[in-house]
Amino acid sequence: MTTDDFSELERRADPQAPGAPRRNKRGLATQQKLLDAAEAVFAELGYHDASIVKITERAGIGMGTFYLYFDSKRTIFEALVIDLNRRVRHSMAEAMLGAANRLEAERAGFAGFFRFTAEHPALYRVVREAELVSPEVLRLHYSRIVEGYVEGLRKAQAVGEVSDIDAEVAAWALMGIGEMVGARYILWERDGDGQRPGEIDPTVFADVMRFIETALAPRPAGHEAPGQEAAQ
Amino acid sequence: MTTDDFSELERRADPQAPGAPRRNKRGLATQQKLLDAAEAVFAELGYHDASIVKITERAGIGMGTFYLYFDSKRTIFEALVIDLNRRVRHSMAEAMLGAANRLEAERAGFAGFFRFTAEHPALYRVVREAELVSPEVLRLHYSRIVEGYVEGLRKAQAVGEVSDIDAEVAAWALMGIGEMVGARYILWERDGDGQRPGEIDPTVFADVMRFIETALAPRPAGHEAPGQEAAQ
Amino acid sequence: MTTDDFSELERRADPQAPGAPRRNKRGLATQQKLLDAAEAVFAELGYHDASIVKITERAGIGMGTFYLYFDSKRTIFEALVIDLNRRVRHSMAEAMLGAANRLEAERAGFAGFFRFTAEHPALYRVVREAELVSPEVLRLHYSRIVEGYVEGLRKAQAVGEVSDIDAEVAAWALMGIGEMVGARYILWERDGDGQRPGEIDPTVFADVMRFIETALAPRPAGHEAPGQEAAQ
Amino acid sequence: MTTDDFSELERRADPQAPGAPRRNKRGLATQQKLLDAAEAVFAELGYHDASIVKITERAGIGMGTFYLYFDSKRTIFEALVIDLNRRVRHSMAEAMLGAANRLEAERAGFAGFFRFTAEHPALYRVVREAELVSPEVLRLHYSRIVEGYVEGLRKAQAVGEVSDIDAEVAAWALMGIGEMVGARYILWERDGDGQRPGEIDPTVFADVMRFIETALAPRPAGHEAPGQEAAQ
DNA sequence: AATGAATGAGTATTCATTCAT
DNA sequence: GATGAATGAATACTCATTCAT
Repeated sequence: MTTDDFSELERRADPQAPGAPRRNKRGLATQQKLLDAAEAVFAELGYHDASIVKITERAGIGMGTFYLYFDSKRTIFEALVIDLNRRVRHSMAEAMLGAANRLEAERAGFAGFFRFTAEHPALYRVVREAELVSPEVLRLHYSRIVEGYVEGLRKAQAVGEVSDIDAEVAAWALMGIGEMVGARYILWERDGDGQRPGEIDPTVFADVMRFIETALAPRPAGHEAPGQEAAQ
Repeated sequence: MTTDDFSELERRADPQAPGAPRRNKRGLATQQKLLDAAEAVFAELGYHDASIVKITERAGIGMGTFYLYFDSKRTIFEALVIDLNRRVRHSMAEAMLGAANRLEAERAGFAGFFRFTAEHPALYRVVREAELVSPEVLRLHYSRIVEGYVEGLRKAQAVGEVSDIDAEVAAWALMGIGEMVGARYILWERDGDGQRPGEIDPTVFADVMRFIETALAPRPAGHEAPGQEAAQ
Repeated sequence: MTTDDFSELERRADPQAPGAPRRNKRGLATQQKLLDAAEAVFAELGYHDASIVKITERAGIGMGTFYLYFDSKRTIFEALVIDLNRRVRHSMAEAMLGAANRLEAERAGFAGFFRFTAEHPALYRVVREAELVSPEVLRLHYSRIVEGYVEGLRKAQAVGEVSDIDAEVAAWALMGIGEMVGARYILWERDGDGQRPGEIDPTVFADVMRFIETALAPRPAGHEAPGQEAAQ
Repeated sequence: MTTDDFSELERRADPQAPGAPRRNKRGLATQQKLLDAAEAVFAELGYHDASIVKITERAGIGMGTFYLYFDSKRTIFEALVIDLNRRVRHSMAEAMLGAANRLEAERAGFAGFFRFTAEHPALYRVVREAELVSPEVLRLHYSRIVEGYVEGLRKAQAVGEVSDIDAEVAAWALMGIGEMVGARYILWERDGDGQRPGEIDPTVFADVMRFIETALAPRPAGHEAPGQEAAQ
């Protein structure tokens, strides 16, 4: 399973974890300002070129104050990844509410993911660099999303809406598609002019979904998926 | 198309480009030693923690010598990405030689990609960080591989071995699957003990190929791919 | 005129310029320690062999602190030239206070200049090298002093104490004499034994002043300066 | 006196000194190419930014060849100063040939000096930096020229063409005037547009000569130089 | 709680000089 | 004699982190 042990990581990054200093309203606001600033600065400059001063300046607070809220540059980076991860999953889950079936849910989930990608380019950039800065938090990020996919796929398989493919492998494949397509067709699309990336092209979205849905579609009776016999 | 203009980038990184100093046998050996050392050091430490001294020490040459062969740290990084890209594509192409049909070719190509991933973990790590260090070379890397996929898909479509899905979008999806699955099931698998990652688990490989082949399979007559009508 | 535009240069080098960080008492002391150390180190080693570490060590502060006060090695060099220039002009002006006439003022001014040269050998050495490091600040230095001479000469001409020679050309000539004589008879005199250079030899001083005063003396009626007719 | 001991210095810098490797015609040509290149490069970049490679490239010879002709960067610098010094003195001496009297000779000498300054900006720049690079060669340069002045002044004094001022002090004053005026009115004049500096403005030249000639003029009988009595 | 002055470890890059060819 | 590849010492500058206020 992908549960691994991320608890220590999450505790360190969670400002409200037991043991963490209790903040009042103002303190919480400062913390949020720091996370927001970090999102912007890390996205723009990357982990190494981002500096604590730049983050605190952007947050409009004093440099020393930073260390009242985060232990280190790496800590706020991890907290940011975890925060973005929470939000992207929320965005996907929300989009999927009320989907009538797996097919609709799939579409809605990907749409939610792409929308978040467009609105928060930091997610992609920060996750990219996470491999080097904090491999653990990177794995946490992907694992959390994959867990959601797996759960959805398993439920759909139970009611025959998805083929009997290994749910976990399929989930990682979906994760890969989502990230690569998001990068290629949303983030890089307008990169040249420095504009904020916009929505994904609807035709591309349709093609991607067709690819995915075909891959997952339950095999019509009497039709074997290609390569089935050889592989297993 | 994905042709973009990478020529300037390639010229700068190509030690044999016209205009670059002509090397004799020994010079070429030194250059290769540097690239090999860079592969190891960048993979182990990442771009920022890698230092020129560490690279030259590993290459067994003097520090100043580095600058006789590469203009800067960034230049050797780009050269390394381009070199790895060339080799991974070679590895894939070689594996595909003699494939009887698209299906076999697909399998062989992915197998080649996964084998290279296992043998050269640097590829993944270096490409990850490239997003921040040199976005251009990152795009070059992905684009080059995608071009290969697109060409293969188009040929297969022409003979009815692959559905009429948009070849380019499908190619980016394949790229995403390959990278994510390679990371998850090859590189992270043995990460804890620092061992050199091994082969991909055959079962996982079979599942991945099934996923891909189903997605690309030509639709049996009379069967519409799901979601087709709505999307287009 | 020699007014040129040195304002930008002076603003950059002026630690109290508007826009520069406001320093408290301690900060100002640190800044002064840096300038003093720079004076000593630049004078001893020259611009290129002086290093930031040597300067900060001499100032008794941490290396990084340097960059809180000056943007770069070149900046502190320029600030030092401007500071020394201010002080040498102050030294000259002070000496000239209470001079009864141009003749006395001239003597006093040169005496002030020579005294400063003896007490601050850095002035000469730093100015010498400035030609290569920052030509602008070199011109500023000379121009500022020359401006003072010009003003004095013009006033003296108005009351008939100085001949009608072009004040500006005469001023540059005086500048040249002062610098060369100061170097030759003060700085080089004891150079061998590394001792701090002392006062100028009174006889030499008398000869120099006689040279200058003769050159500037108003022509007695009926006597043409030699070469007058031919040249103009 | 100003004889000091420059013999060792001259021997080291003199490529034809006994003990130096005997050169054939080709070797001498290479040596001259190096000196010419050094003049250009040092003048343009200053001692520190000039590099051996730049000099040898400009001379059109291989880098290693440099060390067959000069022991070090400093050595060629000193040789260059000595060479320029020889040439500027030659230029002055030549100009003075056939001067009818001290006055004419003085004019001619300064004209020769200014002409050389305009044609060889390297002289000024190289001499400026020499203070830091090789104080000995700097003193040699000035001393040699001053010796010439002293000799001339003494001869003129003997025939009553120059006042009884101390010849040596006067000579250093003249040296200072020549250098400062040359810098100000020749080299800096066109500095902005990077053009090769031209001739000195004839009016300025006339003013300078009037200043000098007045300073040196024999006192008309019955007229004491101002400040004479007080000073001595 | 908030601040920001002070610190010094860490690193890319240059270049005079050597020496094998 | 001529060459130029190889070397490594030397240095300006950045920035995460501490701590006195």
